[in-house]
Amino acid sequence: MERPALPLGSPPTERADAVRNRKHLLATAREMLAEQCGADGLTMDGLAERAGLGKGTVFRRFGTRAGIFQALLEDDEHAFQEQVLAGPAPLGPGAAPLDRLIAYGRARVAFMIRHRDIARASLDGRQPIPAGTESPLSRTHIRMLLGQMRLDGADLEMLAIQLTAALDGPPLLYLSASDFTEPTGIEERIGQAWQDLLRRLCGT
Amino acid sequence: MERPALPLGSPPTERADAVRNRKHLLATAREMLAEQCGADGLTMDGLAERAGLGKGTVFRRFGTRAGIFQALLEDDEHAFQEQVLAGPAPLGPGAAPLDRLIAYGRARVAFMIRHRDIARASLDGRQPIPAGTESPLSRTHIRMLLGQMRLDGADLEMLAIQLTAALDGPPLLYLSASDFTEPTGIEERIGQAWQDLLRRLCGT
DNA sequence: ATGCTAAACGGACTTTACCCCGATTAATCT
DNA sequence: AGATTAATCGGGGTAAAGTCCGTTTAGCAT
Repeated sequence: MERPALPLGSPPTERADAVRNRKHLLATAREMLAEQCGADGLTMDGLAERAGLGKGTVFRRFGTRAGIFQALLEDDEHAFQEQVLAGPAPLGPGAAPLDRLIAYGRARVAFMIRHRDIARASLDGRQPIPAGTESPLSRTHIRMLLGQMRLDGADLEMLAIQLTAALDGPPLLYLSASDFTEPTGIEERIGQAWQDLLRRLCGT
Repeated sequence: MERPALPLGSPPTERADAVRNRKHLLATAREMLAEQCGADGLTMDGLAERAGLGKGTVFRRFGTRAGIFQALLEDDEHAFQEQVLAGPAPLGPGAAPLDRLIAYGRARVAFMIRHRDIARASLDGRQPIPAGTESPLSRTHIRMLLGQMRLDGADLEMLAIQLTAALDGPPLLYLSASDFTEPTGIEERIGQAWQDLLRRLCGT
């Protein structure tokens, strides 16, 4: 009756086998994705069997099919976030807030494009809570940088959400697969538009 | 071998019974949603049975479960769009582009909040093409208004996509259900943030 | 009207996500 | 170390999504 409710380890302590199994399942899932080239074809039964575990275990760990992809994405996001928090400027600390924000957007777009399949597969219209983790990291970071900029009298919380959506939305929802296969340099184009958007936001 | 490929009627002509059945299915779906208060609990079998049609027909018409919600949303969007195209200013024509854009955003946010359940249920991580119709109307309208504003040297196409995402994203992906049940006036808050965002974009 | 053809219909069939609960095992306390 | 407890594991079971193909029917041409 005295749970810290702090995000150190989800429950007070997570059992060792549980941790081991989760990692093993994620690794197996990556293998299957790499081999079968696509998120379809990754079934819960197939994953369980290949990992040598029971189906119940898979569902206990991830709750839902989309949950697996959310976990995969969260995992990669973690590595990405380290670059942002401790990497070289302008992405990492040391540059002016606006420059960091521009650099962050470009990096995030690249990340989203690279993980487009997983990110899309992590969407699940049945979960009432939107993806739970749908970029709280991104949103928090943007929020922090906005706080360091001189934006008088703006609702920074909401602005951060809107900018997060402006970053993730295009690759995730509004651009079709063909936009990325064509040799259009779509990544650079989104990045440039992001930069323009921010420049205007800050008054040139 | 000479299909216009124009969006007049999806295929050259759609058979009358097909049209009738689609409308009937959509109406039945709305009934079920209203009665059961929620998108869950709307099953393909249930819908087919209640509509007095075969399951194959349902899938032929909508392709997938999410397809039904996409169709419902598109339907409502159509009615909404008429208000935008022919309604009173500032939402309808007659006002300055910026004012119209601000008004449009507020209306769109209200629309998304009102249709939040359906919109979320229309998300499907398995369809490679993102929702096919995920707000081409919205995006097109925003694009048009941007074209009427003096925004020198911006990628208006991409900016329109980003702004569309900034509108739809928050209610759809980034705000949890509790944010809307709490008496926080979230709609007004998003609308205000949208207005601020645009004001800054245009240099006050 | 009548025949032709392509499209729509229907419902049985297969696959897959997700649930449940008895068996098992890791962590803790004495 | 050994017992206790609470969480995890396992895999069979259910229901719903999505597929297939033989049958029916609308639209068109003669």
